[in-house]
Amino acid sequence: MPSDFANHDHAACIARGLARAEATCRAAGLRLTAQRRRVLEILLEQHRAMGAYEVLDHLAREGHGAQPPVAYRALDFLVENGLAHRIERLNAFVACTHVGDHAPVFLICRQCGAVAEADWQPQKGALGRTARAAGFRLEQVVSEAIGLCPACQDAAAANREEAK
Amino acid sequence: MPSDFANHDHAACIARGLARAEATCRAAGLRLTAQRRRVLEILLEQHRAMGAYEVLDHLAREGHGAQPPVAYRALDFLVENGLAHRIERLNAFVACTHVGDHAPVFLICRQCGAVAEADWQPQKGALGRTARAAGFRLEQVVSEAIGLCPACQDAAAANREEAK
DNA sequence: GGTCATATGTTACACTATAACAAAATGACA
DNA sequence: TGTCATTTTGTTATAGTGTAACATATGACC
Repeated sequence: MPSDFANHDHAACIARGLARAEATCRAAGLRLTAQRRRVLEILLEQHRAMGAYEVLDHLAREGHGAQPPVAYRALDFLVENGLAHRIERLNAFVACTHVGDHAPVFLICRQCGAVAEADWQPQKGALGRTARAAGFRLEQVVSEAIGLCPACQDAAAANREEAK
Repeated sequence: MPSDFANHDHAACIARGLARAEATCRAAGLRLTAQRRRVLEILLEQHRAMGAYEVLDHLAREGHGAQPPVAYRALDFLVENGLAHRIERLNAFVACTHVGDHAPVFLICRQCGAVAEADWQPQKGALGRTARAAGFRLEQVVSEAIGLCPACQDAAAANREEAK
């Protein structure tokens, strides 16, 4: 299920994500090891929010180490370097689909669990003004929005129709 | 440490919070039992984000039930009814300092852990536009901002000064 | 090749949260 | 007031999430 709520060329989307990660790491002198790369690839393939233990299952089946730290380390690396995000609300991780520093907003469908990532500029809007008024120095903002994705809205509408 | 980054009459602040909770529950036909009331009071007294087990410790010392569900049930009740919020990023809870339905933004100091709650209208700004463009129906938005509170900015500045 | 830093493998455990069911308290209402 | 249904509380047990700590291996650099 595509988490951006729309069809897309998934193979290309995975390839693009990996290529971007390689470029980022090369530029920053980071080591995108086989394991880290594989974890990112798993997130890209599934294209949804995955728990650490779920990622670990994939790794274990493929003969990598099967203990929790293996998954957490790779995920932490990806998150620290902006290649993935952690979604607190779900205790889960998603591959990042944007570039560079940004304030992610996750649109989480409460029905099907799909997650889309959008970005915005909190500093410029009401939130930035509020923070400045409080004397707070914003460093990082993450927003998590719960609601219904287009597909689940349609499904809900269809159900209501049927019930008549 | 006041979580709104400013001094205030803390006793009055607790009393106000409890009074508001009582009014809310009376109006909605909810039962603010002794335990639920006490948990809210603990959150108000501490005036910071507290873990469920930390709240549980307080309850246990006072002779209430000492098992995790005791704390979680009371906290869930408070969160469901808008009297407290859950801060995902910290696996913690804070008493709500605002009224009625709102989209909370938590300003979390990464140094001292203080948490201030601000509100905003996500529907009206960039985030609302983004969601609408994606066809997503926003139901609930929670933002968590990490940064430095005024006091910790001052402390950091003082340290830099001292290091010279 | 030796040395250092970084990454991986592994054990063990800490922290966070919930399922399930029994017992008690509460509220509605005859 | 007594009975019943509902809600809340008490308790046990366990599931799920995340890390500390240390041993081993790998790669980068001189």
